[in-house]
Amino acid sequence: MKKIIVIVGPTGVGKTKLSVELAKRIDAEIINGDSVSIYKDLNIGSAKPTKEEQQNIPHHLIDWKELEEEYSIFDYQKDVRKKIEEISAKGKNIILVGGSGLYIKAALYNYEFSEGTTHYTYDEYTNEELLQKIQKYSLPTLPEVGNRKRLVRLLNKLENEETITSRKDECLYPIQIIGLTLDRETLYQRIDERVDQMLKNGLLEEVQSLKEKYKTSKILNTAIGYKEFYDYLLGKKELSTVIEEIKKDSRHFAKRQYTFFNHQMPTEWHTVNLEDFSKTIEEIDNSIKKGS
RNA sequence: GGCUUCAUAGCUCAGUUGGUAGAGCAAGGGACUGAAAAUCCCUGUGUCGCUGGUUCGAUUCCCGCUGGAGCCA
Repeated sequence: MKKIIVIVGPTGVGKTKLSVELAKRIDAEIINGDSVSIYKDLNIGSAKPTKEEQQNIPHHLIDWKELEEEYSIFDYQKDVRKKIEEISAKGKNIILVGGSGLYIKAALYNYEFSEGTTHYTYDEYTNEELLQKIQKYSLPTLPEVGNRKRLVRLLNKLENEETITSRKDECLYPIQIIGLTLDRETLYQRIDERVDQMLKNGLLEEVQSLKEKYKTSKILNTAIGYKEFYDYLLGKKELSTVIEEIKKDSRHFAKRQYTFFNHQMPTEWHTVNLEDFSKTIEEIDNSIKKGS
């Protein structure tokens, strides 16, 4: 099987552009590794590549699900693996690109999820009590006491005897992980500019129409670039505040992305050449050829 | 011009009855197996505006100065 090229990096660094240019060079199809671009209708705020930007390179798992549909990493893992098979069968290369670290890791590594899952919320227990229950299973690592969401999920798994995969990461495919990066200051500046541009491109209008259409969409209340508008639409917040919050949330997100890609995967970092992006592409292309 | 008041971390501000200080936000670091653009954890030395005085000791009290805010002329 051909090596899968994985492109990761913080939000706003230029992964989309790189993936398309690279795809043209190595005759590849692109699989989206971004948890938000999976959804239809989230276009501007998700920074989803437009048809034009896609430049006729086949893009998979983008505009893939309706906003109200329940979709999780479990589904994503299955979908990606199927796409990998399909594209491989055609003899084409695969570029998996995105900023959702866990999605990408679960797709490529030995993460196991069981069909059908329980959502018991354990409302009658405190976090401390949940942790105590979990401790009885003597796992190698435990979530923080304050992290109720993960305590609940873990206990659900344990009590339903779902597979708890050994914590040893094992990659299931031949891969090369390319991380695209910029110095922090420049990245933050670019994030700010991109958010301003999103507003000019009609982000507010996009959010308004989606809110009317999908009153209770989970993703609209969690995705950066969308969730921040909640109070604004209720008339409780200024637009300028919303914009600052989107920028701030994006910065925080970028920081977490670095932590994930630095520690959870063998990422090979390449700094974007701002004067001449073609040099960056050249450098990465060479690295891919050398590595194979 | 007179009076009052404020000046402390990158920002907004607490506080020290005189023994050189701490929250929130920002920022940085970290965790990560079904909401992951989620969720959570860790990290606080800063001429306490400047100058002089009182004091064993001043960011704290006092004089003056500078800058901001308010009131009166």
